[in-house]
Amino acid sequence: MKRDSRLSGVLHVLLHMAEHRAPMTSEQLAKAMQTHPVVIRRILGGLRDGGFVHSEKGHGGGWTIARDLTAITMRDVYDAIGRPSLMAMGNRTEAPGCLVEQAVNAALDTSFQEAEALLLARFGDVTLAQLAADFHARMAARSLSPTTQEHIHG
Amino acid sequence: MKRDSRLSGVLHVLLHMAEHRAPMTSEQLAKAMQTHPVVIRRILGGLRDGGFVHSEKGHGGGWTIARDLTAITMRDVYDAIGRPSLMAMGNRTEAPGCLVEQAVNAALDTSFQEAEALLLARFGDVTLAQLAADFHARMAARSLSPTTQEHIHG
DNA sequence: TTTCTCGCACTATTTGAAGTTACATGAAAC
DNA sequence: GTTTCATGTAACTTCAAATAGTGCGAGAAA
Repeated sequence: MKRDSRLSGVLHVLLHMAEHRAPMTSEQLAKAMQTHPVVIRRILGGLRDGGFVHSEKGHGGGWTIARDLTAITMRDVYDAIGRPSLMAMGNRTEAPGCLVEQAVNAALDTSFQEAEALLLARFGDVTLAQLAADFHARMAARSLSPTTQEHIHG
Repeated sequence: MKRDSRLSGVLHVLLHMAEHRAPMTSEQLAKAMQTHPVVIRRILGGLRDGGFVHSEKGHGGGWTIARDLTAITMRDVYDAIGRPSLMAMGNRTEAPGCLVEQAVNAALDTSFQEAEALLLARFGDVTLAQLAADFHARMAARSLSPTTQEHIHG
């Protein structure tokens, strides 16, 4: 089963934006993410509606982060992209008449719900500021002159 | 993201087999699962290799459960079908050069690993015998004459 | 008024699971 | 032994969902 990488992608984009002071265009972000500008606009669209980022048209326009990084958790981002399902598995039939299947579904659902709850709680614990700090730590570890290092792909 | 229903499907098949004393053919099971016999053979193939079910060719052949239901957990079944990924989300790039992405991956991985561990532990707690008991309880709840009830689909 | 940028509807492509066919293998019935 | 029933497995074919891409409209700055 193929895994959804949207959450990973959005977080990545947000941190790149955070490193930039000026607005970044969809095209710049697309280059960093090795994808298409429209894809960037799509995933950032949800975040704009949630008030986490701001977009501006025309010359000098682009995307900026609208809140302090300490005020955005991974959970917020997850919610903003539409709460895609976290579990890769589901039930064969959602409302089965077969009692055997009902028993199976009940057992699986219990486990999945527990795991989802744990995951969401963990997401709520991590802010973008923490991720940015981790990034800076990695930067410092890689080189003693981080300002001359390239953190954009390629 | 579409969810994998193989685990749900296999458990369903196994419980139907358990209700039957005699071997069940792929065709019978396929009818109960509303699918194709070859699909049944495919999903049961892994369980056969794991020693959980036995298959016999020719007249009177078919599939039987090879162990006591108390000795098979959902975790065993999960392992037998090849441990498909449990989480619907993954990282955009597995071994990124981008330090931003490394920081994101690290944070997500931690959460996902915790959730997976919890899920697997829960799977290990549930035996097929428990699922069968739950099924019988549902059967009793639906009707006072369970032996005349049809538990097969349709 | 030209250029740059996002917004959005629409189309195209890719991908992976599920379904299907075909045929070989083995076991019991007759 | 030959027929029938059943699994084993390797293709091949759909089919649906996710993603990528195109085209054009709208708004803002140069």
